Amino acid sequence: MSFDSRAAGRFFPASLASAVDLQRRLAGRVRQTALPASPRRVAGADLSYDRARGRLYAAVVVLERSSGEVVEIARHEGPVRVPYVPGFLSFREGPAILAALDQLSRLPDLLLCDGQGLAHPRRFGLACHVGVATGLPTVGVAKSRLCGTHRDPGRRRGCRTRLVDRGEVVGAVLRTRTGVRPLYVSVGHRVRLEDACREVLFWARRFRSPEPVRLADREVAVMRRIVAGPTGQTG
DNA sequence: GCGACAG
DNA sequence: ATCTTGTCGC
Repeated sequence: MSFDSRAAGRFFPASLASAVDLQRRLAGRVRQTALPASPRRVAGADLSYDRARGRLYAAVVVLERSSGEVVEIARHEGPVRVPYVPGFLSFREGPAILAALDQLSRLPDLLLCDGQGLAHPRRFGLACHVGVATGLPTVGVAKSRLCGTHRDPGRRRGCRTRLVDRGEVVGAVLRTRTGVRPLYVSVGHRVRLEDACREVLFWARRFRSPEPVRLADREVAVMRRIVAGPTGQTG
């Protein structure tokens, strides 16, 4: 596929221009179709970096809708191959997420990604890239804004406003908890913005982030801690 | 030229 | 993301 770690590794910093071309080309493959009313297995993906070791840790945690229980966890550890450049996050994180997904015994019905989807300068954020590369329905859930402007949503849980960039509605600014900073939700692939907000609200009750993403975040933190050792020493 | 800028 | 102590607010 047009998304393998070796290719990504050779991408930077040589040709941001070709990365832009790739994003523009693949953006045409994003589909905004209706998601089933109640996707059963929903996963969250997240990463953590160890600057000192130059390593990256990725985890995908799959939850079952009816019980809310974790049904499977997939992990991946590898070297950091690409620097973080705003607008090109997927080249850095995407390959690791795909590697983790490969470890799953069964793919989820929906994947929540920690980052933007269509709420991206070229409408091809991390969630879109992972969605198009895998064919899975994906949603972008970011904790801060990459592009676009918006009004502040009401302070109550469930309140939302439109995120608009160059005249297009590219996402929603959604309050998942009363009085807490809102999340930036956008379409990744094979979902509509409506579905995306519905799912994020469903999975984010006690905390700001939806449970699958929150657990993936916790998982990569554990992975780092284990590698670092109980004392946190390098040797 | 001056900011803005997912993780 | 990660580095980091104390500190402000409910």
